[in-house]
Amino acid sequence: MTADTRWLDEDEQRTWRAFLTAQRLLFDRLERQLQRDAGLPHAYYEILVRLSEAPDRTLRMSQLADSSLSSRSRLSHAVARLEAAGWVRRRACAEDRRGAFAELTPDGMAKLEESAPGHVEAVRADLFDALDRDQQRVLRDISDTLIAHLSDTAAWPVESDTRADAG
Amino acid sequence: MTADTRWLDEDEQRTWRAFLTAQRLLFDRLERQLQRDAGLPHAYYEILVRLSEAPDRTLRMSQLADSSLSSRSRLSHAVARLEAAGWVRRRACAEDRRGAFAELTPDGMAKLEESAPGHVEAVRADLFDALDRDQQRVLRDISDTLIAHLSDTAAWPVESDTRADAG
DNA sequence: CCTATATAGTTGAACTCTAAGCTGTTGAGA
DNA sequence: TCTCAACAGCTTAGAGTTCAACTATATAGG
Repeated sequence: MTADTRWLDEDEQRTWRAFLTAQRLLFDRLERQLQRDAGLPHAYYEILVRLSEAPDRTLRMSQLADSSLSSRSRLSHAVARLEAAGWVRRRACAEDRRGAFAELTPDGMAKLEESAPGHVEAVRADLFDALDRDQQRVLRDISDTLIAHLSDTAAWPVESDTRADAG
Repeated sequence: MTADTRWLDEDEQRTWRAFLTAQRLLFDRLERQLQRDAGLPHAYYEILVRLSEAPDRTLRMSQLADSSLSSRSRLSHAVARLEAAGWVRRRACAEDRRGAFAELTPDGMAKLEESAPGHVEAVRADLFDALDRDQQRVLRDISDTLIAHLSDTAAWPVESDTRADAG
């Protein structure tokens, strides 16, 4: 593959590096805010959020993994820790005995309600306060475009797509 | 603090979640591409890139940390591994004996040249191929805005900034 | 000169993440 | 019914990151 690399031109290079830098500065910051104020990584916070929005504050592990963009493995570890903290409880699944439910406990809900204001404030201060309405609109547009693109596209080049010509 | 939380409205909420999702899909993917094809985390790849662009392919550890958006600690660990692999070499600093230089070795340069095409192709396929010229332009604009904003703003609320009014 | 403080970089422990493999369950087809 | 692939979730091992503490050197003030 990659007989001829489609290198980035000057302009694309700058765009890419700017995006990379902005993204890192922003998410490092939010990560640290949550870790400092709530003692939680953002991935764990998001698990609590998704559970809080689910019917009965309960989701199957797989659904929770999908909705929080976690791998199965990562979710297992995460829920183990959240369960030890008393914020989430695992329940057996009657219909499918392989399965398991994760349920947000009242303590978990309290934890979330206590952590949310600081986090939301950080998102607003670090992201929204910097962007005007137009920029926000396009950011959403770009994000939606990317989500569609990345959901459609296989994560890595499919073997059978290896052609002789550079197409 | 946060007497009154400035919650996100419906629209902002959607924008934020879309951005979060897009960003995660994209960077998880690039991370995996590099790990799979080059056996390197993106952070390590970036260290090689920065060194490759420096005069004499050499930088002080601190400069390298700053330019690659790494913490000092992370960089120490990273360079230790890169050095063990033979891709980077540490050199003493004569002017400031606390300091150290990191230098990209020929092997390191070769490693980078071997890894770059696949990575660049992934960036193009996953990001640029999805966005039209206008979106690319605004993405750069937004990124630059964010970088300026986040560089100006203290990472966390300064104590002395706690005022009685919501000002 | 001497002390205090700041800076450069490293280290170790605790934690998170990923990848691979494992257990047990389900469901389709022979 | 039996078999076997697919699936749900967990576990293990190894690697990366962070935080706090530490070493060593540099610099400023008295």
